[in-house]
Amino acid sequence: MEVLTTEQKIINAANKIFSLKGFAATKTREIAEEAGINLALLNYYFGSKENLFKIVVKEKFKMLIEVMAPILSDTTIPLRDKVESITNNYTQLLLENEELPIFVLNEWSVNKEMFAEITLNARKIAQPVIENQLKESGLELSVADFITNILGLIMFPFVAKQLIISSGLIKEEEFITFVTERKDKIIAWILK
Amino acid sequence: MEVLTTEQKIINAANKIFSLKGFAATKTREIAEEAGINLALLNYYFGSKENLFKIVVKEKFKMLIEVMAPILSDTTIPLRDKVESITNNYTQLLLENEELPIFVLNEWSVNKEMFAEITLNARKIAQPVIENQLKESGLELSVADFITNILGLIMFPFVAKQLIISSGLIKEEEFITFVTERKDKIIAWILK
DNA sequence: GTCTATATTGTGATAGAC
DNA sequence: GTCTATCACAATATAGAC
Repeated sequence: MEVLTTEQKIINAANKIFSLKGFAATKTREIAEEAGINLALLNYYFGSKENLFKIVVKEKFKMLIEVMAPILSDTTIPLRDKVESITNNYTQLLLENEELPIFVLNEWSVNKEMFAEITLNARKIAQPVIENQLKESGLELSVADFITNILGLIMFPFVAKQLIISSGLIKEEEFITFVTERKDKIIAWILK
Repeated sequence: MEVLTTEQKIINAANKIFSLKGFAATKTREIAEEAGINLALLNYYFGSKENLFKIVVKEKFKMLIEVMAPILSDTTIPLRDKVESITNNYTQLLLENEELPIFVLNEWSVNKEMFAEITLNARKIAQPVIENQLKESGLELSVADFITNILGLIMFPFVAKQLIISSGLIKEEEFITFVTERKDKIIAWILK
């Protein structure tokens, strides 16, 4: 039985509510209630709703980046294996955090200023490595297209989940099977 | 010089602000100001912020669906041509409404209840047609994967635009070229 | 560190004159 | 149909006791 600090309880609750509702629709009272703490403590620890939000978003964002960056920039991993492990890792991560991609992408587009400070030197390290590997494997694909296609094929089902389900293309209870079975196919689609 | 009715001015302003900020972050006063009308008129014409939002979202949503549905369900168009015209039409639509996909997909996932009434019999009509054409063309692809892949490959660059740009994968001013050049590639990727 | 109570400002909505 | 003025309350934030 783990004992959480008040600070951690607030972070956990904020994580949940912000992800579910977005920044503007989330009330600090709701976070306090979810965390089982007094509203005043939220401001005592984090100063403001906006500051708490930034912390949560950065954490979520880090989750997304950390799946890709180290794998992509590793020169010893063959391209095929990179696609495979990114696909597997992301699918797993997203199944455990279904609201993660739409939350991050939306808040990013609505709230550009907040993300200005988050920079990606990850890309700078990975780009030449991938460029090389794409050339070697004979795939006529730019790095931008390669990344966009992998992420798009993996993440889009989660981003568009409600659309896919209410259209009846697949049923709610089939969703896990749907994205799980896509994993192997994605590797084939990307690598032709 | 076109003269707009007050009602239309409000719709246009609401379209713009809601798309930019989402439902919760949008203030009715801001819509009124953007429309150049009095705040009270917003409620006079539309009753409530929520009702106005529903109208806007349904309109946006219709834009997205109308691009696909008639093409997909047409039995006389070969699969190859369907992919081509959907790719072209969507890319054009999204270039003119860059915020459209993230807005619709996010509001849909955050605000499921609001969309409950919007049903898709479009899918019911298109599904058997596409299923048949996929089989005939020898592509081992389910309808769900086919739709998900087309939409993902076309829409994801717009959904993840901020991520792609701040990573430095492509520059802001290269974005139009990037998605335009993807059009031809997408046809090849989908049809193997 | 944690609480109660309250200050202060938003913000959606409406009453009622014109 | 359109405006001004205002209500009613929701929500962030803080002061100050314990």
